[in-house]
Amino acid sequence: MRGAFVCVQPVSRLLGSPRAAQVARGLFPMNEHDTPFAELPVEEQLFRMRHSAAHVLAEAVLEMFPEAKYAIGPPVDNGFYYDFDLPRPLNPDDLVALEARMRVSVERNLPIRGEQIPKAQAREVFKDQPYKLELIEGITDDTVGYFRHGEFQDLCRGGHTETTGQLGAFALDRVAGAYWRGDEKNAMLQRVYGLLFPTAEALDAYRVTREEAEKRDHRRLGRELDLFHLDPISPGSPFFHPKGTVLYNELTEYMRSLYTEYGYSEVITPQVFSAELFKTSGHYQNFKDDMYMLEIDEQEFGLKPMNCPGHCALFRSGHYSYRDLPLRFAEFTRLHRNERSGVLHGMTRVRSFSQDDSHIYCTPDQVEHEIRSVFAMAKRIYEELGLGLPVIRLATRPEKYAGEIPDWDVAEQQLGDSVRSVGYEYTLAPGEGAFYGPKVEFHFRDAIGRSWQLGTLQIDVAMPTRFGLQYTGADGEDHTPHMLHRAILGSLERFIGVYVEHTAGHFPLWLAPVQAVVVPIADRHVEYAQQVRSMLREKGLRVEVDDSNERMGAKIRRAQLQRVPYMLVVGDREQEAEAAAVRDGTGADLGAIPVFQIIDRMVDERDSRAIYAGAPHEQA
RNA sequence: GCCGCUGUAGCUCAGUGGCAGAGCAGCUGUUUCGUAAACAGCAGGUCGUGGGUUCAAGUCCCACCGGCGGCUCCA
Repeated sequence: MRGAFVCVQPVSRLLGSPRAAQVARGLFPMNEHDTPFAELPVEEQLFRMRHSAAHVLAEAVLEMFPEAKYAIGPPVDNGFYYDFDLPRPLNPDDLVALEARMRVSVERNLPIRGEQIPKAQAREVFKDQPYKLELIEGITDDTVGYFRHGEFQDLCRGGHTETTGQLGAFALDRVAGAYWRGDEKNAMLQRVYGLLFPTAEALDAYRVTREEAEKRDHRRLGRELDLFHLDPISPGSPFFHPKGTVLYNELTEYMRSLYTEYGYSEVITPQVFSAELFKTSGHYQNFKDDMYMLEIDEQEFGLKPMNCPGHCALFRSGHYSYRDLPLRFAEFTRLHRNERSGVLHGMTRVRSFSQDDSHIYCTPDQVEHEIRSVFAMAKRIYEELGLGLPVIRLATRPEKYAGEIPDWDVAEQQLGDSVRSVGYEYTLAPGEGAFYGPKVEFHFRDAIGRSWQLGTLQIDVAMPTRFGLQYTGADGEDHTPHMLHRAILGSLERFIGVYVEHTAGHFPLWLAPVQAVVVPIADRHVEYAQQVRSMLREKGLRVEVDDSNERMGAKIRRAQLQRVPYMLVVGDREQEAEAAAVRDGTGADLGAIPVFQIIDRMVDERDSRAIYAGAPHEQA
């Protein structure tokens, strides 16, 4: 009955919420004020407050700019937004004025009323509003939802408070650009974002949380912890400092150790390939503009933007039988993509990166087992790194695809079944698959809640055929192998970025760039401190001595701020007892411990890859 | 790539057309200290880059480059 799905929400913002299910099922009664607002579930109340606030914002904007064209304005997970086509850009002062105008509407406590009206009537009401007219034409029903309060009227499917006085605590946050209907071929509108929470306290709490999250921003911590930096001399290409390189190498070694266990074979393929390779794979046709292309001896070459074509070329160079399969090629070499300037973001979206990448070639009846093995490996790795559960998406066949539809259908089914079989849930991302096959995506959030894809598992329904890959089956005939793509950390760069924010820089001991700092109390203890350092270094522990001309308190503070897991304080008493006074990264004083026991403890903690357990002990 | 904002010392920032500043970090010296910041001094700048307006530009205008927040994209 309700076709007027006008206040469209981006799917990503709705994932998992009960409201999402309601919206999907179209369960909105038009007579939505049957149940008193105060008796609605809290989540429904908040949704309605945010939705109504969007209307009140649009009312204020139309008052400030009578010629404004308004588009859509849904609630989102921290408030609401509304998109406008305006005669000039909005500035921060405008937001102040708009917010004040919104509060007038709240003060007036106007009733918000909705009804279904015939399309013809709606066309008349919104005759000067091209975006609304376009929306009306997209609605298949004979009637559309129409809401109003005071002088303001909007095309809307509903979900509102009873009056404008029920909005809770809100504040206009920022203005940003957004394409009409999310299509970059369309006009760029101005999107005004607002924050909205049930109470002023909740709004303040949200702001405090956001400020705290900024302290964990990997771009900030990367500098403060001396891990990496980005330089305009090569935009989007990180410089890994010595400490960041330790992280990078430890993560790589961790994956290598698992490769031995899970039967992967590491390979190294070229950085530069003839364009012919990418034409065969299909990447040239799909991504040429985002590749670094070179002309050498009048021939076209390109820096590899991914490893799959190279691995297919490697497979093709060999003569494999079914007895050799599954063949799991793994590679860590660097990849380059000329990403559009606007998408670069710290370490999480870069132009130069490395993946824990692998391509698995197998027989048809091995596919299921290989998929499960990848899931098991991913689950284990995320657990061992203390990341918790990923949000999983299943991305299906896009408009531009290679291969045959029946193969796509089978592959999508296989991936979906396998996610469920390991007890994970997923959300569907229709049309978001790779051009060569459907993909499962493993997403994790950064400090301010942005979701990033780390791992992925993809079934390739195109490349083995395009490359003419063959193996000899038990029947003596040639067969085309099945092919999986997978990465678990994803790009090392993005992983490190997200992981820095997840841990706030408190890495597990095995990843900590400096695992202990020895703090001599006075100059006369420096020599002993160096002995302690030597003893730990003999066991491969990364240890420094802070022999700077500072008081002990300052050295402790510096080590704490650098997130060093252990501080080993040595003075007369410790030197006498061949011990050190141990303080851990949480700030806890573990007392004097003999050096050999400290070594045992640290080696155990390192080799077991224990995750950092302590609550971060932060100071401003 | 698009919309908006932004760029002053290593970092955080002040400087609203008239002599480029502060704190922290750094360096030097003094201090030799018991669990989150000792004290003093010194040094540090083509105000992102290039044009323009002006007697005079860090400040106003234009372009480009980088960054930030979104949008789009993400093999």
